[in-house]
Amino acid sequence: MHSAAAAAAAAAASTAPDELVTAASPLQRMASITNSLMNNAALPPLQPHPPRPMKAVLPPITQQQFDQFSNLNTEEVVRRIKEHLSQYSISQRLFGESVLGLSQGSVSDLLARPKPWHMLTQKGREPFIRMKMFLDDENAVHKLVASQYKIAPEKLMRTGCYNGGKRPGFPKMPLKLPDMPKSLESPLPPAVSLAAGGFPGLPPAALASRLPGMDPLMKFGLRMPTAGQLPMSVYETAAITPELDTQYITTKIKEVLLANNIGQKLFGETVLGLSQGSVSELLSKPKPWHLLSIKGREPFIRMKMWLEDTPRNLDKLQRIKSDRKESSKRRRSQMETASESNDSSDVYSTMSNSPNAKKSRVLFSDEQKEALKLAFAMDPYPNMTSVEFLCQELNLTHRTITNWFHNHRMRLKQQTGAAGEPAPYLAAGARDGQQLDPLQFRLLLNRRLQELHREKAVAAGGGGPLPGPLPFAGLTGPLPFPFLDGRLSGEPMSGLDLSMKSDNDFDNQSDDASNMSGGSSPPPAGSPEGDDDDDEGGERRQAAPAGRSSRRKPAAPQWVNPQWAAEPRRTPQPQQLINGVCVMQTELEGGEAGAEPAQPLVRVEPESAPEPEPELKREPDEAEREEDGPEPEQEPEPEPEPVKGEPTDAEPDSSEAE
DNA sequence: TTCTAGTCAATAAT
DNA sequence: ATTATTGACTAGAA
Repeated sequence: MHSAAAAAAAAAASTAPDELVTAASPLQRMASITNSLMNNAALPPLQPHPPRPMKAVLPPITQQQFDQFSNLNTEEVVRRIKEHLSQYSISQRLFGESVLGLSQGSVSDLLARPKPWHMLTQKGREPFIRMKMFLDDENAVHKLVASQYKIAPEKLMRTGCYNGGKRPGFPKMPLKLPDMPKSLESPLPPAVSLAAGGFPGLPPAALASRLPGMDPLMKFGLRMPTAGQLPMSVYETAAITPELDTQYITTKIKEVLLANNIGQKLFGETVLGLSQGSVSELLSKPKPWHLLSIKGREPFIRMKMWLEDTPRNLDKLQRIKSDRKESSKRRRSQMETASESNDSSDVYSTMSNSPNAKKSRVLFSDEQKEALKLAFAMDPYPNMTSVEFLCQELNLTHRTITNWFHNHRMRLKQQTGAAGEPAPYLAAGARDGQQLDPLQFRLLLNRRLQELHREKAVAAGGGGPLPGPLPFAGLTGPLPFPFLDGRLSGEPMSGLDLSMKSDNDFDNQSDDASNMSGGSSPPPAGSPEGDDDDDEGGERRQAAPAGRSSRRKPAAPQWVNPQWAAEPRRTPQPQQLINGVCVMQTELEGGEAGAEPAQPLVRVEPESAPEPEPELKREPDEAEREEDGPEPEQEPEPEPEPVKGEPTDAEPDSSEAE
């Protein structure tokens, strides 16, 4: 493993003297980080006393230092600090506590709204001076990064080994992908170090030499060594990876997995350190690179790296797969005979008597889902009052309601490719962010449920039987909606006969029975479809007041470069030049047309020393991929899913009814 | 505290 | 047996 790492270190040493820290390119910083990490690792293992006591003990800013910085451009300092933090995935908390002696909240505020120097008191200037010193000290970042791992080993564990939340050890062979620099952590890092090393011509030979098997160190099954140093790799790589075509990567991965009969579970656990479900989502709905946070990019980087040496990696997987199969088989047969052998797993079972009951997941009824979607449409960010109301109406806990809203917002955004604002899920005109009006809510919900039932009826009677005598057990009875009493607006819906729909449109509005937006529009920035429906004009009348106040705070996106959100898309160049390293990204799009496109290759440039900031450089945002395929809807409006005449309901109902 | 992102892990659906 | 969904949790940030 020295090969790569050593090379990197050497390279760093030779070409990255020290001097202009500020001007150091990411590559150089990378190299030096590697370097420092290596050194650290070589030294005595983590001591209980990290060289950094910090915490509240940071008051030493000497008068001299104050004098030294008689005038700082706070904005500039903050900008650079933010760059550093995001680049190396350093949390505000860590930075605040170890560098500034401030809490996360303070750091957030400081970074978000730095006051101009002249408006700061002596005390107020301290943090900025510390930041400035931090920026001026090249090693500071490195130390921080290194300490981050030492301080939070579980972080490494997390990516390092897949160990479900609970029981650590488990019979199901725990595979862990140590995330230390396995010699061939391949493509990315090496390329970088080479470039930095100033071996422009360093040919493929070097690269090739690494590939040849060997990565003896990274064997699965070893438990996190206490000295799990060299935490770099994926994180650092993530920090400097300019851009990856997530769509392409996932497509390729799916192809390979399918062709080789590898399941998501196996792949996820051994290669990505993720569960099957997560892998599924990742592969079927990859988010575009620019919308991913550093953390979120990790799996893609791992996949990319995995693809670099597909054959060998596949081999490894196959091996693991067969191993598993064998062991499970063995275990089974063994169990049959010797009932109680238990060797390892027993410890847990005995020591935990109650934890047995695995909590079952809450399942919402269709009605509840409808209600939630409606409420969401009326107000994606319900306040406490609204949530309380929903709790009552749906007989769900506050926690559950808020969770649902959180999840729904995120998932909706993800699927609409939403670039920015979470607001306009609804046709703007109508009911909007206002407080959720109970009456209106009930009215609309009632209407919605009726439609649903009608649809269901149709579906059920699809064959020949008429929907007439449908067992619409739904409303009134079993439904958890005690309200629905027709009143308000004189809706005659008490009887809920399926036919009433025809005349009940006193307000007009076409009931969208099934409208879905056929063409999705490019999501960027704007509100996606606007098909929404009904009630537009009608509802309005009721709560038409002019006061449109409370607009919730959507909270800023947390991806690496939020500025991109509003960025105009740039032309995608087939090849990018990053710090001298030319990365051919190959096309994208197209997807998997039989012969896969050329493999992305990396070649080293003669080093042109460009700027360190790729800045806005994004590909064409292939977001246009025709979605709609599998399941287009999800909007509160279009209701496609309920199509299966499922006799569910099974309303527990119990005792609500107030 | 609440929001965003990323996941987990129980269930559903294939 | 796999893959897709989705309620709940957990970090980090604001």
